[in-house]
Amino acid sequence: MSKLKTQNNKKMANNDDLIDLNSPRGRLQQTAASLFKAKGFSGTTVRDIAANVGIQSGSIFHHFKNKEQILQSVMNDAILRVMTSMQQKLAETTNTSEQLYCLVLCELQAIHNEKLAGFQLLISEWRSLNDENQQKILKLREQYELLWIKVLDQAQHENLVNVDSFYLRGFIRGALIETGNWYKLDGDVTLETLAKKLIKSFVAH
Amino acid sequence: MSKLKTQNNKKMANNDDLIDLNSPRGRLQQTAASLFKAKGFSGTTVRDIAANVGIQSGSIFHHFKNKEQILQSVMNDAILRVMTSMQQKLAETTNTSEQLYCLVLCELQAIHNEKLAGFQLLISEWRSLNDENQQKILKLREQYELLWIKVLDQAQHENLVNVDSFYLRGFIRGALIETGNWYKLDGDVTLETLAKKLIKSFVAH
Amino acid sequence: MSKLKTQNNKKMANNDDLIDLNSPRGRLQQTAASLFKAKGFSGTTVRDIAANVGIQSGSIFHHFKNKEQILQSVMNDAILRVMTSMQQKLAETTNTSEQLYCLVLCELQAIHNEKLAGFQLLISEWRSLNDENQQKILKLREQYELLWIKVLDQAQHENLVNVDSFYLRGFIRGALIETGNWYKLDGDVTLETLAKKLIKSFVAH
Amino acid sequence: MSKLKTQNNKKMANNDDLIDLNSPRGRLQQTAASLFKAKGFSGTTVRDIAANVGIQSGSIFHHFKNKEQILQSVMNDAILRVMTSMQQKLAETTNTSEQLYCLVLCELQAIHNEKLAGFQLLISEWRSLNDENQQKILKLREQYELLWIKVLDQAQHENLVNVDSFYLRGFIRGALIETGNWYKLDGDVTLETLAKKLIKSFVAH
DNA sequence: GATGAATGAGTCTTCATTCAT
DNA sequence: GATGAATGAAGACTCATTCAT
Repeated sequence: MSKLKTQNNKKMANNDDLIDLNSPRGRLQQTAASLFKAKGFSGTTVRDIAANVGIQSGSIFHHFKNKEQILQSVMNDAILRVMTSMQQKLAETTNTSEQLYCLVLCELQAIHNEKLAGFQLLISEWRSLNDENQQKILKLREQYELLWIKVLDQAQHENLVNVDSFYLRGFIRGALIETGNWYKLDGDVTLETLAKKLIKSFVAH
Repeated sequence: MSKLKTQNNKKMANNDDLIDLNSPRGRLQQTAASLFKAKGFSGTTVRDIAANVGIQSGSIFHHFKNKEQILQSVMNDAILRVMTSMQQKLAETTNTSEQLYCLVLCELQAIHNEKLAGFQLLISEWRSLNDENQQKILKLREQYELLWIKVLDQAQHENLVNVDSFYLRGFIRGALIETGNWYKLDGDVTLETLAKKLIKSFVAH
Repeated sequence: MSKLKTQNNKKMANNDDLIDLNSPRGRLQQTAASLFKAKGFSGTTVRDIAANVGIQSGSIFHHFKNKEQILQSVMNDAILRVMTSMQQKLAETTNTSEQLYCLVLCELQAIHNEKLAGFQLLISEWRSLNDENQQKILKLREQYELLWIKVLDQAQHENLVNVDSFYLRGFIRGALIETGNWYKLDGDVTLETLAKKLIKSFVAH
Repeated sequence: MSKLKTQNNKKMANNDDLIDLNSPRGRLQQTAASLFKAKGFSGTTVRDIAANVGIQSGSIFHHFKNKEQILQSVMNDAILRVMTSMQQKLAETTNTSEQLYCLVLCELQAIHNEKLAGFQLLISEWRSLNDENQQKILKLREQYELLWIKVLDQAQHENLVNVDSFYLRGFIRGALIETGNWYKLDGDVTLETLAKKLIKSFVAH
């Protein structure tokens, strides 16, 4: 009631908030994310995106001021969604092992969820953002990484893991992100199984 | 002994063999690798490369038939060099733990060696190759991965690790590759230390 | 009658149909045809064409997917226009001599009509088309040649000419096309006179 | 005996004289002519020519000062050779009909003789010469055309033909040149037969 | 005479972006 | 909001030509 969001009715929604995926802007963003993931940012043309959405390329610029802003928005959205769902899940248990499993599984789901194509882009297309946009996203990433560090610090304290959180998180991040390049969600091995394998490798022996 | 023709007079050296890094072609390749790593394949222009080597952009095509072939050559070279040094090191011990450490360290060195910029590209710019070139490189990558799998299988057999080699290698690969994005070779933590941390995280608990 | 959609909203008009010469695409085509005729296909740059039309070179590719397609379109258009007018004229008489004169005159007009620069290109720039485009144009050319063969066959039957239609047509085609290189529409000798001279040379002695 | 050719021992043979086809320069010229005929002047690269001769592209410029001079030389050579053989043949008879047949056959042979690929280029690649070179070749062409005009004038005088020599020659030139695009030296119809068909079409009824 | 690496101007083409309708 | 024609800068690549060896 007190905090009036005066900035809300802009022509072009700022991308600090989640976008309705069913809005035109949302569909555009979603489509762009998939294409960026499949063909890379610079391998995807504005026309590609427009064609996949079913509009003209010129119309895109009513929704985003330029191509890079689409990427920024995609990343922003992805990280916010993952953080939100992660925090919800984390709140469901106080057991550190379970929390760790939860983090791993959430990140894996983010990486392999077609609807959330943006998450992998955070790393693979990081360089496609200019400095300013990198800074914007960086702040969110830091918040996100804090979730991990907290749990890992606690795990270390409980002797579940035996390596500095900073480095361990680095290793785990890499291990998870890279699954996007080789793990295929097809047969026996579900994401849950994959998460457990990862945990088994890194933690708690 | 007298008239040894060591230098085949091919028009354009094929890139199945290692290139002399001090030859014009070698310097070109080296420079391109660094730029690809820093700015991405499609973010690097042929003029960029030429300017950094100190030649005209047109001259590049005297050495490589097109831009993509430079990338392919870079990757080819990187993987051959790493495999060679890895095999040498592996041969120095029969102790599985030591062999594992050796693999990790070698790969880390490959990733962080400025002179070997191509190794990371194997993953980050995989998509920039066309199908044909992907197949060519894939064969080498499979040989390379075999080195890992053999050692990991043995480690599993000795109960040093407790996860399928295929998955474990996937995790380790990701963990190592990603260090390229966050680890900086500056102070206390040397590559050797980093390797040990990784081993400590994943193995032998 | 009310909402007649005469203008299909295709992305890029296919060039199987005649183009409105006053449309942007039409002017582009016309200009290109003149330049191709004057300087050859490969001697004409895309920038030449653009400059002569008064647009930027990049804009050309809004209308044609590449340079060769302009040539193909030019040829397509030229042959369709000539066939149309030829068929109309042919229908006006049943006298074989007159029909022959009509064919000769029509082709001469096509060759020397500035507005129809494409006709000569059918022969002089045939080689500039790739196989696929050659086949497309070839079908039209065969229809066109059929018009000639029919009349020549009849002329032979009436003893107006005394050489196989196939060969005779070959000779006449060459004789007419080559006038483009030496005949100048200036003074006494009109196209009609020229046509009569040709007829007089080849026919009806 | 009086007119000493002081200009003969230049480094780079001038191309007003016939070249020995077995000299390096001669083979180069011959090869270039074939390629120009097959792929057009601008469609043929200097490297193409060099590769076909079995030398490096740079070496070409020891024989010709630039690409265009090769074409000029090819044309020069072709027309000189044709004129020479034509004059020899013409001298063998005083019968006008026979002389006409001789001209037609000689030109046909020139057009279809693989070894004399340059003759067709006189027309198809005329435009590829700059003004200066066009003038040089033009003088030879005029001499060559004079051979025709003389015979045609005589034929007209004898009532063998009934159209101005200038126009008739234009028609015949076109008819003959164009055979290069459709006549194939394969089956029943020899060049002699073809020549007779042409004569039958145009002359002497 | 020959080589072949290097040049550098020039080619076609792409593509994010703009803007009048 | 949407369109789609137009822009114009930039991209990869080509090629005749030069020149030191």
